[in-house]
Amino acid sequence: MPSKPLPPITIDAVYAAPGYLFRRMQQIAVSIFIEECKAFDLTPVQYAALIAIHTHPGIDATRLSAVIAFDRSTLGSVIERLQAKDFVERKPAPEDKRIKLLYLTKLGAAILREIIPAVERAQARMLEPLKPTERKALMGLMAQLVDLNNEASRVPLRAEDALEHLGKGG
Amino acid sequence: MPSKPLPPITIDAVYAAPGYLFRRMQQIAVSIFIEECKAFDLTPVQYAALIAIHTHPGIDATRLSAVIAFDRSTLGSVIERLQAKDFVERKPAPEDKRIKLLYLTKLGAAILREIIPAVERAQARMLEPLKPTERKALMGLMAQLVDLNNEASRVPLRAEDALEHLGKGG
DNA sequence: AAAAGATTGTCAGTATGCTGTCAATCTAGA
DNA sequence: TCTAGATTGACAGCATACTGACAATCTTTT
Repeated sequence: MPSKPLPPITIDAVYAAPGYLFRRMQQIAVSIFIEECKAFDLTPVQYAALIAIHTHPGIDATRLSAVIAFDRSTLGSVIERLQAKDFVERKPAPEDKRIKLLYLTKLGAAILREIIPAVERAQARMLEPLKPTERKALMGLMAQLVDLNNEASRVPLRAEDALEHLGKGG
Repeated sequence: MPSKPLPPITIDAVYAAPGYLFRRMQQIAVSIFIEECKAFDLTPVQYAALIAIHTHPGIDATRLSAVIAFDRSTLGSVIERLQAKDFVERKPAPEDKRIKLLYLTKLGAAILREIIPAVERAQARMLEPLKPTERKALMGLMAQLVDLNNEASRVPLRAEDALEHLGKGG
């Protein structure tokens, strides 16, 4: 009985692999986002942070990192940059000296309103090459896969759990 | 005639957005890859580089960056790390003093053979939560989307063009 | 052959993204 | 209460990713 042949070691196998396609698509998505939003000088991550702070004013950095599935260590520098641009401010929490609460500044809220159309354009452009039916199918499968794989990457808290203490979460 | 209402500014809109799902899935994919391949201490990008050099021995860094859709600037340090691990060696090109040709070392080729099963496991795990039909559908749509969006992110050369001078490309 | 232009690898600079560690602080248990 | 454990934000260190610049070198044009 012959042993099962090894798959050929070839770059073409990489091109069809899920990991390659996810990496490449992420690359493309960021590139399109930056292009559409270049007038605002905001990265995708900074945008996500602004939205999350807008949705949950007074959130702290640890919970924010859970809400946008973003590494806690890196988030510090992201917030610093948003602070430097005067989009975000941090206030000490009265009942816990370790925590700094995050709020949008007036400028941050204004930028958020203005950037939304550009972000919508970027999101649309990412899927533009597909037919409408295919777009829906892809987004459905991606949402499902991300949700079911949520535990696979180290995110300290599930978003819902992270928000329990903030009163209502959504 | 009332104007079309703005979409609500809310983190939930982000969760359903293509850009967020692509970023999150890439995060998950890398995490799974690292976990399955931790015995080999190879990152996804380093793995892709090894495969590409194996497929195209004597490739130079610029063409390699096109083949794996990888930024040319970053590639230098990736190769350095592969060289430090003695997986790759660089030889000067006799006919062009600017170019350094890339080859796998014996060790690099051996590692590549050994790591393949772990990589296969990783790739399988990424899609595991989906049903077989859904996996095929998702990979089909992703391959299509990445292909049609190829120009959207700055890759200096298309892979096929990059390989013309190397004789046969695949 | 000389000038103009393109290519190659490298570097500086910025921004994620991750692991691991740490001091300050808060909380729960003995 | 006192202390063991957990949490928070900060940091160090590594590895992508990208822009833009540069000297060395090669190619094309004149």
